[in-house]
Amino acid sequence: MAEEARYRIGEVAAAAGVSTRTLRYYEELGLVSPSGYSPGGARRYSDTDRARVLRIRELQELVGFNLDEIKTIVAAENRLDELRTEFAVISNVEAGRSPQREQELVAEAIEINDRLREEMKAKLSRLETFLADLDARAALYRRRAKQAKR
Amino acid sequence: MAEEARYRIGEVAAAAGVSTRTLRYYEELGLVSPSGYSPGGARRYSDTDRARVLRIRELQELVGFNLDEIKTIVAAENRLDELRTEFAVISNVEAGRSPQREQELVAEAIEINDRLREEMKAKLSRLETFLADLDARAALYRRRAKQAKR
DNA sequence: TTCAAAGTTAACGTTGACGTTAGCTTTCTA
DNA sequence: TAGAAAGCTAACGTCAACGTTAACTTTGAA
Repeated sequence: MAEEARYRIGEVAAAAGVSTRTLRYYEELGLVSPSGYSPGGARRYSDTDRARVLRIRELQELVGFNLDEIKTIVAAENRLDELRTEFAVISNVEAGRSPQREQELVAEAIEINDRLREEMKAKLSRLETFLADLDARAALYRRRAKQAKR
Repeated sequence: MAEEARYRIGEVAAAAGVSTRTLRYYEELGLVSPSGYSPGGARRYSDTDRARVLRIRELQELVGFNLDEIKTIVAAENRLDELRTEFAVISNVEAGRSPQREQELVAEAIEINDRLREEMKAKLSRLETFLADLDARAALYRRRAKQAKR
């Protein structure tokens, strides 16, 4: 049961806060492609596609990765998603065909995920320190403001 | 008592993990300038200069600001530092000359600092959510790995 | 004192991440 | 069923943040 691809490129772009050009650029780089097309050849995105775009933006904006690093991450996730879809289509027993491939992909996903988590933890603690410094600075400034007022 | 400017550009660059070109570029943009020069005209950075470079890198790499945004922040901080230095040089009473200027600068610093703190808090909580998602994903993958092994 | 290493200015080059424009086609809504 | 709005491809443009090169000078250890 293929998920229906109903969003137009402009809708997904608006939802993600980017331009349509950006989505075509992501596609060019192999980051996300629409899972369908209209009869006339216009891109149609599914909910999964849309979610992937949002994830890319999160990795880019919040985490600060470049599109190349992001590609590594989402590529692994996408391969895993595809495998899951396959499993859903052909029967579970029939799917037993490639248990090794699944193990490989899951192992890969775990590795990438773990690396990412470590980086995020590190970044988080650095950010906490940074915020604490800001708070200290804030207190300092306010003392100085009081001092200056007299 | 002016702080001595002893670091060569290469040393500061190494400490900050950037190239010397980058430091000259920052200078070109008005972000940080060495507070001294050798007799022959070579840049000499003080500890304060060095700290400013490190702060710029932190704002850039950790927080994700661009050099223009960073300039706004460090410019305000630097103005305040200069004022403090002035106060240290001319006597505290004599310094009473411009209490209004100090109040303005401190108010400005407080405003910028507060904005920055709010942004950081928001970013921090988004990052926490992101990390929680990663953790959930990790658990999921590990369950799936176990499943696949049987 | 020498001389390799480091620094200087000035200018042009590069790269990632899109923006913009042109010319044409599809979609949708009134 | 018009026609404005949205999409399509292809190609060139832009901008920040440096990298690189050239031609020359200063520094500092041997």
